[in-house]
Amino acid sequence: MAKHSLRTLPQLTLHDSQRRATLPFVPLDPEHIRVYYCGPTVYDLPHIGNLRAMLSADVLTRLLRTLYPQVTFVRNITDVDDKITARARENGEDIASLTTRTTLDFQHDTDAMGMMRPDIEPRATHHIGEMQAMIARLVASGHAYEANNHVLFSVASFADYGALSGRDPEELLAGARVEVAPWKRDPGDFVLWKPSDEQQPGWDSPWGRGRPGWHIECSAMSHRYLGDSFDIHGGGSDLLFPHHENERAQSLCCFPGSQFANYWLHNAMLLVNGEKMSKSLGNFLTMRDVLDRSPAEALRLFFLSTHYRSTLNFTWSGVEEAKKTLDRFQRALAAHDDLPEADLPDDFFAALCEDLNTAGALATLHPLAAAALSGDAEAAAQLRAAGRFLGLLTMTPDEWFRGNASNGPEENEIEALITERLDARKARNFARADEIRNELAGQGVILEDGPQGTTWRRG
RNA sequence: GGUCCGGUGGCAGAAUGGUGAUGCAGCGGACUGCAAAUCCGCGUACGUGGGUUCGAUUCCCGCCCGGACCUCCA
Repeated sequence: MAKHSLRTLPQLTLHDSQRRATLPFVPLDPEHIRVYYCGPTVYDLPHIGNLRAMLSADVLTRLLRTLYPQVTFVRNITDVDDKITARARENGEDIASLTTRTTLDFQHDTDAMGMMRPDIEPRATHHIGEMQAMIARLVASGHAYEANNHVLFSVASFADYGALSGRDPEELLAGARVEVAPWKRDPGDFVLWKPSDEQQPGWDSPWGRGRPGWHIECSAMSHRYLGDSFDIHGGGSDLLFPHHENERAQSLCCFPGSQFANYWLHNAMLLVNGEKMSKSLGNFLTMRDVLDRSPAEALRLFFLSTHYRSTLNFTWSGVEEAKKTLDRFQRALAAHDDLPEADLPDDFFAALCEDLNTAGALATLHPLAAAALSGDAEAAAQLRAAGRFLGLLTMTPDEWFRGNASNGPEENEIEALITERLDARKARNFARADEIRNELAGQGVILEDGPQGTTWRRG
């Protein structure tokens, strides 16, 4: 990956949800940056809402890797969850086969989107021992208690509870939508361990056969791979409360004196056609639904054209616009042969360093494209370097414009028709020439007559 | 009901206490047999009412609108 030259390295700023401010990023250890993101619960195909958090993490870690010598990026896979149990039952398959399949689906789709894999991708079910050890510590230190075969975290035992999400524990009761289990000491207490019946996945434990609560896995896995305190913890804004608040409470109580995550990053949610994505509204889109209709890079560019902390409204016209932008960028690259490697442009890199302002960074590419089209090879090289940094423009122009021939005419067919059309044009038989062009257009092939002859591309 | 986030031109979307990026679409022109692509030019915005200020889109308050979250299940 292209490195930015060190001469004008800008200060990276990040918006920290806990401090509610965009702040200079100060690493705990500049020699080794440690990042944790909450990954998917594997029970279905990943959808385009999932994609957003993955993409934020991808941009962040790419940027960190250019700024610091070592980055460890951990993103978990949640493979024990009651949604998984329920889905496996519906499907009539066993849990392991469901989670194995959907984990592979997730990896396949994120690979297709050009995401860099995390350095470590731990699974919850492989870390039950670490979770139990943490729970035991919390019980021993009085931060957790057993009740009705559950182990619950005692919110009252942690004075700072609510600081991350900005909630007052006293007010958590008001308006609560759910009935409070009678065995809780405090209505805000949450489950660390819960009993499993015969049908449910379970592990032996000091508290009986059971399974972990939702939040403990991330505390256990981040601790195992990143230690007591690490730099950045990220995820969707829907996880801020209760998930991240609870993770933080558990971890800080389990490891007194630690900081847990130093910066909390949360990406905003995704809408589809202006509405929340849901199966009942019929606007639920998996990554595959989109990738069937659009190049992965177009989806990627579309997502990157909105800041990660702003709500993103998915529309097909937005993806098509992104595709057109990439067409133009590729034309700009196609105007040059043998492009050299280039540094990332300063203004592009500076925008990314301002809390991952991908939209601002992308805006700097348009003047480069214009310059490249008018003959500036250095601009073309910079355009390509910047695009590739964001996982774009990874194909050659030829692959971009002429690849993906799954259901179009063959190349030799096209070439033959172009030759025939050339003869027709020479004979000034424009009716036949236009007929050929229209026929190909109907099959998704666009002809362009230029000074150097006729070229073609797939639309 | 509570907490938090946001409301920028037809659309998408940045920055910014003082000539308001960028892209798409649109319009006019060049080029072309006609297109496409490319190039040149043009237009339109800061939800609303107050306040602070010499000056606010940018800061503060109210209101309206949209969104997220408000926890063992979902």
